[in-house]
Amino acid sequence: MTEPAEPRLRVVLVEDDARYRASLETLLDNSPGFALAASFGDAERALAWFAAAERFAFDVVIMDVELPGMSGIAATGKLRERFPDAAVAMLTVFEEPKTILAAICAGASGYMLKRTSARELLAQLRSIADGGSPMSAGVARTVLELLRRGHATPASAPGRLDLTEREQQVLRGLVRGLSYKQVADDLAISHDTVRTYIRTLYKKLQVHNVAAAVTRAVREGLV
Amino acid sequence: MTEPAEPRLRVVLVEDDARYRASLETLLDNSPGFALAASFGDAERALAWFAAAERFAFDVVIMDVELPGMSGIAATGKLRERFPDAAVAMLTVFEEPKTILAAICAGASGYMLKRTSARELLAQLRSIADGGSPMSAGVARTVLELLRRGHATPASAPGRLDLTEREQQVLRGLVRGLSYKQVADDLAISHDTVRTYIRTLYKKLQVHNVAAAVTRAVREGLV
DNA sequence: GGCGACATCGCATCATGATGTGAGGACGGC
DNA sequence: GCCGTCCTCACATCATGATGCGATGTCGCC
Repeated sequence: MTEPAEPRLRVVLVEDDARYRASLETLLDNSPGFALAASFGDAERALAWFAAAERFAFDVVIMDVELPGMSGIAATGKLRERFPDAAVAMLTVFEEPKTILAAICAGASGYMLKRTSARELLAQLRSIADGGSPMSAGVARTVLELLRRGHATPASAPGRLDLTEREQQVLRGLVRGLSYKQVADDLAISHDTVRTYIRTLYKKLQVHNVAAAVTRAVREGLV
Repeated sequence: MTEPAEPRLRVVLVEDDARYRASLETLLDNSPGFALAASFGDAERALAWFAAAERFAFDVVIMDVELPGMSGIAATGKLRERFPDAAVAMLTVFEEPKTILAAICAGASGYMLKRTSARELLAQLRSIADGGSPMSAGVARTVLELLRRGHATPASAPGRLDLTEREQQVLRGLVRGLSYKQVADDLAISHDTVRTYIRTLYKKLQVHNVAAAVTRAVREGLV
């Protein structure tokens, strides 16, 4: 009944080391669930491609930090001017706080190390595409350290509301800006079922439209 | 009873939900490589134990955020006054930015969600004890967002998009969950004018519906 | 004295969302 | 076996949103 619409993750690769790039290309080509959308050895050509591309042409970008000419960090900034919600995974051998911070501020969603195993790397790509932000343990620690230094604010706790697994998935879809239909396709369920979830969602969140639901979801980290 | 070498990770548990605590105790007791050092239902008794404890008596602390009386966050702060290098894993159902930030500032090394699987949880405990900082995908995302906002972007700035005064007002209305009509009334302008603003807003934000617009607005603090 | 950016309004059209009502199957607890 | 919750789907209807095309008036500006 349902057409075999492959939910393959289309990856754009920007990496100057030819050998490393080739190995990543091979990995992506041979990993079920992944597809190489494009591959570049420098930021300039990659940006040219992005300038002409549609948002639907790729799901996630692997960006090397150390590139000849324009750096991967600068390129990420440029890329996100055009596609503000693009998922970018920085790939590097360095773990320096300054570099990490710059990458994050430029809009990187994940910060992966080149020594990461292939299996782990694919998992992290998935995670990034799903809105997560995978980081290696060391990077995570650095990030927390930076955050601690920069901020200093106390907090409070609210009341809880438990959303069903499905409800959460639907909410996540809305937060991503999907329409009912897209959410339905995404979860492989009926259009009407999505409506049903949204109804109960609205009751639980005490709202009457997507906007308010999304606001609560994002502000309170419900998803 | 007393073995010569002890490679087991000794865990102190602070969790008020008796059932959940019991299940964690069971998990730790039955997982090779882990050992329950102590277990408490509230922060006060836990702190009393820590006050009398030696640093080598435990390796990592699992701290629930929502505790009766003193919160897990406050307790973490106290604990780290005595043991500044103690590894604390916050455990919670919430992913609110404020809570996360407070926990991190209090000295938490990891931020785990209660819905995490047992297997994953043990891996994260190991990671924390090893100096890592495991975070769930959603938490990681929030952390990066906080970091971006706090550290006034150095090198490459994330493409500044300047919204008009009116556009911002309209966006704020949407974030509040108002309908076009309500926004119009609120700003004392015509329904059609609101539409016009939203059109340009969508172009600037590169989205095609309220949900996505609101997500960007809230996440990036545009309003 | 036209040019560009902003704020304002109107109309039209098609797509999507909001809500009501109803209902069947799966599963776990009592 | 019955009850409650969750997941699933359908049909109906009205309200609202998404987008395209245009238009007027005010500023500040070179």
